[in-house]
Parts: sequence; structure tokens; C-alpha cells
Amino acid sequence: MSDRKWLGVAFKTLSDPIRLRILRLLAANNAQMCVCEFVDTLQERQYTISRGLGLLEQAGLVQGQKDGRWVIYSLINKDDPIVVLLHDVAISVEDDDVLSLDQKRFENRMALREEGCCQIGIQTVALRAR
Amino acid sequence: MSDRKWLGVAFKTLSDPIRLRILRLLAANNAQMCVCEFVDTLQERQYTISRGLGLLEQAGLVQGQKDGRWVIYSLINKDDPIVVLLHDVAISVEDDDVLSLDQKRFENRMALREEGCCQIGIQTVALRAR
DNA sequence: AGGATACATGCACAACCATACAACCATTTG
DNA sequence: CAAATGGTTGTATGGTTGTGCATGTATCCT
Repeated sequence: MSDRKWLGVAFKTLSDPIRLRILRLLAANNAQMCVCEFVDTLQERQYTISRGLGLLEQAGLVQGQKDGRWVIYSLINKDDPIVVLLHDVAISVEDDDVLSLDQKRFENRMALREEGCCQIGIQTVALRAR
Repeated sequence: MSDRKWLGVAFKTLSDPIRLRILRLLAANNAQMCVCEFVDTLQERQYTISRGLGLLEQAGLVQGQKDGRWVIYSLINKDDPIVVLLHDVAISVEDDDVLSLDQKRFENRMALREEGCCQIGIQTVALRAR
């Protein structure tokens, strides 16, 4: 049915706000994003995002593909029931401050792409790991 | 849309295996069950079930109604996306040992009802709190 | 080569959480 | 009333987990 591991693992992974916001972003926009785009969009530290993505990958929800210096993360299965749920929730996301802010920043960040790819790295310098 | 609290709370609540099994049981069977029926079905300690139900109630997923000595728990909203998800998962539950065992024990336990109600209390005496 | 950049990770610490035992409350029954 | 039963909750404890800092790896650029 899906490559996702046992359902409880998915719920556990999504019990963390940041990981939930990451997956919602991917699900709602069916996006492919590099780590630095997540950092700028969610306004969280680089290593927090990186760890979150790692756990989402372990849970079988997302996959990362290395492309030069960048790692592009995307959904493993956009028909996964949980992914569909998060996609649908996005429709009525206006009443949730956090998610709608994420969405706004996501769109702003996407506008900075060139030829469909992120070229610029983390913009909010304070959020880098070093 | 639903009485459920913010989505992350629901995921957090369901990140615990026992609470997930409780909600799946209710969702898959659209059931109304007393605590002792949960105890016998899930084969977990009485206070574990009780606390789990309490947290599910706080999360806005289930509600408990007192009826004499018994407390009957049921879904608050069976159209809640998460509930629907758990309902649908049940269709292909055969590949999950825990859930299918739960389901079997659930059906056995339901067969012990009289006039649609539980009358007998916890059968697995070792699982009582005292 | 050397520096800068994108990303991942080892370690320490604090906060959280599930569990276990016991006590408690409420209701029914004798 | 007293005992028994269904259910909840206080508290202590051990294990888990998210966070922060620093470091490490791989890649690109000059």
C-alpha cells in the first residue's frame, strides 16, 4: 500500500511540531525542497531541520536525493493516507497562524528560485548552524 | 470542521501505541465501549487504558459518558480525518499482528455483552489495578 | 590548494513521558 | 452500613527525546 513503516511510527514522527510542519509543507504543495529552503521557510535552525528530515526519512515518509552540494527532499508517496490528510488540511489552514505563515514564507522563498532550483543557500544567516 | 484540537495534539496523542490501538478500535468498529472492555481487548493494565482514554479525551478525539459504575467511551466525530484514516487502515489490517489480534479479542469480548451492554467487568483479573 | 557553502551528526543536558504502585472516588449489592 | 466493583488520579522513577553547541563530510568556487 505504501512504503511507510508501521502507522504508529508515522504518528510518532509527526508528533513533533517542526516535523509536522515539514511534512505539511511537502504535502500541501507537493513540493521538492532543499534543506536551506526549509530553513528559510520554517525559520528554524539548520540542524533542527536536518534532523527532522532524517527522522521523516526513517519513518518512510520522505526521501532525500543528493544533487551536488544540495539535498532535495520530496514525498515518497503522495497518495499515503497521512500525506493526503495533510494536503486536505491545508485547504482550511487559514485559521492556523503557524501553518499559514509557513505557507506564505514558502511561496516567497520559492519565488527566489532560478530555473526551478534553489541557488542561494540559507538567507536567514542567524539560523545557520555555525 | 471537527472538535478535535490542533492536529499536532492528535498526532502526539496517537504517538503512543496503546492510545493508537484504542482509537483504531473505536474508529474501525464505530464502537462504544466501557473501560473494562478495552482492558480485556487490548490486554493492558486498567490504569494504562484509563489514562490513555483521558488523553484521547483531552485531545478532543473521544468522549466518556458515565453510566452508573461504568464509563462508556465513544468517538466525538467519526468523520474526523484521522478517524477516517484509522477506519480505512483497518481494511488492510491483516498484515499487522497487533491490530488483528486486537480485532479478534474485540469481537470475542463483544460477544459477551448482554442487551448491548457490558455487564461483567474485567475478565483478565491480573490486569486490574489492584 | 584553500576557503566557503550545504548538509549531517556526536555529545551533553534538560524536559518530557510512560509506567508502576498505591490510594482514592463513585456506584452497586448484600 | 460494609464490601465489592468500575474507574480515576497522585506520585515517584527510569527511559526517551528535543535542543544546543560544536564538529565533521562532501562539494563547489576562485
